[in-house]
Amino acid sequence: MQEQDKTADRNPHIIEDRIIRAALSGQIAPGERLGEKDLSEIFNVSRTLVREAMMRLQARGIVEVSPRRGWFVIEPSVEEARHTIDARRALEVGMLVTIDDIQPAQIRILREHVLSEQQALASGDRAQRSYLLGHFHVCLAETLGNPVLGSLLQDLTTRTVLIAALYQSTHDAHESCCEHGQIIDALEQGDPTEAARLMDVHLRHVEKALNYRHVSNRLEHLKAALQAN
Amino acid sequence: MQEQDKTADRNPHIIEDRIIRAALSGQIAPGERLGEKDLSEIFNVSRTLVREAMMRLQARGIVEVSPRRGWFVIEPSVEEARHTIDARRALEVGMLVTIDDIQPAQIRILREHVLSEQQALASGDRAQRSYLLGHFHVCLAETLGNPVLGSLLQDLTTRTVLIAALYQSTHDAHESCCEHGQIIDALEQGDPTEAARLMDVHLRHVEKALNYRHVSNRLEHLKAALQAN
DNA sequence: GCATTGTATCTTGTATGCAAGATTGTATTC
DNA sequence: GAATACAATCTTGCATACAAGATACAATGC
Repeated sequence: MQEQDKTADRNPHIIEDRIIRAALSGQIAPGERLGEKDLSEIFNVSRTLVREAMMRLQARGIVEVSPRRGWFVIEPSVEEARHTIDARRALEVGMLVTIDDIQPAQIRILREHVLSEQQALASGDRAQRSYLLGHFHVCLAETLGNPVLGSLLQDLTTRTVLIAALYQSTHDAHESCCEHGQIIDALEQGDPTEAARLMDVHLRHVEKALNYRHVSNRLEHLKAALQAN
Repeated sequence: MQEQDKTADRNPHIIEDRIIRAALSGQIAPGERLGEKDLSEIFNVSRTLVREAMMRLQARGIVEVSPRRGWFVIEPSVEEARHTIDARRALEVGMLVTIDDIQPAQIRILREHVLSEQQALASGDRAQRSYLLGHFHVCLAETLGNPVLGSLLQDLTTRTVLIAALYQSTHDAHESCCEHGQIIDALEQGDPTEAARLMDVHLRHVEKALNYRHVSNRLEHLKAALQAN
């Protein structure tokens, strides 16, 4: 982790960026504790900078604080998970239906992104796979020319990845990747309405997995297990 | 400002909340400087807490920092303004088209909100008027049952109020209030598609009322003036 | 008068110290 | 042995001290 020191210097947002990327990559689990002291040692800075990064991540809905106990990566309840996915649906569907035109250059960028997704799928790099499948939505917003939407979607996508009940199998990942391709197809054919419909379906597939609630929250899991017996 | 001490105690988010509310009320102008020392005296806390609040507001896109110069309320460029309003349109239109049903109790809450807006209009309380007209959109999202959307809209709406102040919006408050009522009418009649269309129109009115030529940013204004000559 | 240099001051950037709640483990008491 | 009390430890909460860049202004030199 010493290689960080060079790049970390002089970038006050490096801590958040790393945490977001790790979460998107599935390398940080929901409910995971992020101790100020641990992070300050990892990034070789004082607790002050760690704390400031945590404040920003808190405002972005990625971490929560339990007073005098510690910082924890969010562990959305099923209800919160639905709200997050619903918000994404509203945002992404709204984004697609309000497109007026799209350039071939934009299509190319999106195609390349899906190509990377396919490569990650083929190579078996699960972290890269998880990251790219989530990042597609950010890429879409930014390619369509709206960084505000991109930034909102980065946070919502990260929160979606952190929904514990949504374990993504390799099969699901393939399906997601295909659906990304179909959305681009619709955009290329100048049919944003169809693209929006496909996005709606895509997100419903994600949400559907919530119905088979398996509770990975340790406390909830224990409670459920004990109530069952 | 001493009355704050009682309510401020034990609420770590009071600083941000007050700043957001002041911005929504039009009492804080875009570009306004928010000095850490000033705020720490106003809220009677150390700079640490002020800074932490600033970090959260920064992540929410309400303030920016100029290194070793100070914190400033955002002054969105024309392009950023467009992106913000476009993001709102996507979010709010998407939110309305994905409604499946709405209860009379929800309609009642929204009607009461518009009633408050009308009272503020009649009373001539400009701060309250500005606040309520912006807060309607947050209220709508929350009434529809999605606090995630509500929170996103609070930030986007705050930014929109700042944009309107920056570009000397000529938007008529009465008209806004009427349009809010019409959106509720459509919802009450079980026609979310029409509600979404009205929301689209509403936000287009907001954007249309902006005078993108009027740049109240001092530097930009100067630059534009000198280039023109 | 004008430019420049230096200096005082103001601002944020960062680290550190201490307070205080939360947790864990141990000893004590019955 | 079980429950309770207590102490050691770990964590964040908050304030403060100092560093260092930015700014404004006065002094200086020409």
